[in-house]
Amino acid sequence: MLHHLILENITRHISLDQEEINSFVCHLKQKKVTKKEVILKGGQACKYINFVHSGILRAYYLDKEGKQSTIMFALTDWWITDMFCFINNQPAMLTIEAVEESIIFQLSKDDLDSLYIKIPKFERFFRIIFQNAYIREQLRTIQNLSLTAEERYNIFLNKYPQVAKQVTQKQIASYLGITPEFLSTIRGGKNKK
Amino acid sequence: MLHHLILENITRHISLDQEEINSFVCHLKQKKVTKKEVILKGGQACKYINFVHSGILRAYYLDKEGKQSTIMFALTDWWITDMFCFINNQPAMLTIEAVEESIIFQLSKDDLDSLYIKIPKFERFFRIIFQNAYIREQLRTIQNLSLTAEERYNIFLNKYPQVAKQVTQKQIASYLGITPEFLSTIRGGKNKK
DNA sequence: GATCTTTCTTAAGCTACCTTATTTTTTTTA
DNA sequence: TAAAAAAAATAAGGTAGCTTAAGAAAGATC
Repeated sequence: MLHHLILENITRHISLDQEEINSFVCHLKQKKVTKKEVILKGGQACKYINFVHSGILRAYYLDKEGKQSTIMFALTDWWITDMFCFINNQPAMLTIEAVEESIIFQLSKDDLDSLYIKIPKFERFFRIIFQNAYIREQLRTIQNLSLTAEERYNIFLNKYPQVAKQVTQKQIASYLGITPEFLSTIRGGKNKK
Repeated sequence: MLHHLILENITRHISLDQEEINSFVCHLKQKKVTKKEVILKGGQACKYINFVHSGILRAYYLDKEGKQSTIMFALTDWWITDMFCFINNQPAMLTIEAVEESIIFQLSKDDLDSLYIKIPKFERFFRIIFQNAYIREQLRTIQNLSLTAEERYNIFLNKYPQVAKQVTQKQIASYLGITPEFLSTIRGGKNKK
């Protein structure tokens, strides 16, 4: 049973008895994905919210010119989906793929909706999850507006050292909103002075 | 009684009986603020989450060089606070001020926490509020990463026509992450060709 | 209703970051 | 383990957006 991690993630915020655990767990779809496997493709229906049990996933937006903008990385213990499209049953704007071989648990929109009704404590749980996600995203906005690329890169390295080790610089650059060439220049220290 | 708007805002997502309404309303502090009045100053304790009954507020980050970055505008029917500092009882990073004379309702952290316990439906309500806030903020991140200033300006005009009418261009520029001079250039159409 | 302050515009010179291209290094795959 | 593919580094030239500054317009204040 691989459920211990996701249950620990949840019981960090709410407590569940055995029966509630069972009725939650039975909705989970476990999935093993290989490196570079795409679990959601832009344009498709976004049916699931995903919990990363192990490995690392990446969500990105692909524009008309083919440029990728990385919206988030999710490693062990994180939740990830195209939230707008998941909630509103719209075709996905984002693509989500595995950076490394990963194990995830998927929960469908319908199952989540019925979970909210059957076990209202999940409202609290996801209220906290969304609250944190909002705060993180807002902080990122502040940094995007007020800092240089080099400052944002250094903050990224400090905040997500594990991610920095596991993903390519091209992917980090697309998270920071700069080209890989310019990130390389920053790393070389050549843009100082 | 000015509570009809805030109650309507809430009952759009959850239903409340009269007793619940009463026990919610009694926690609200009504406040009238004048144009340019600051309701939260960077560094201070952020005690309240604010509902805008009328008027328009603006939250911004002020960096060491004195540059403002506007995080959000909140007009009638919106909720606004420095969420990170409100939730974590930290000194505020943001400053919130009234753009125009406004009437707001304030709810303290302690009152909100007890409300979650007393009326768990509020977990659902704020789960939805945060969910929407997160989605909005993430969409903004995508746009910040992938679009030019001019494209972001046009989207802003379409998305928030009312805000565009009520705030200065300097404030819009600081929301878009550009200088007022450059926004003026964009508006003049001089940067095309 | 005149003065003071702030906002907006315009313009010239500048810089952070982009584009394109080439080479080197690392990773993937047969 | 060799070949192919992808990532990273380096460099030259280009552009979106910044800085500084000065004048015009609009708002605030007495």
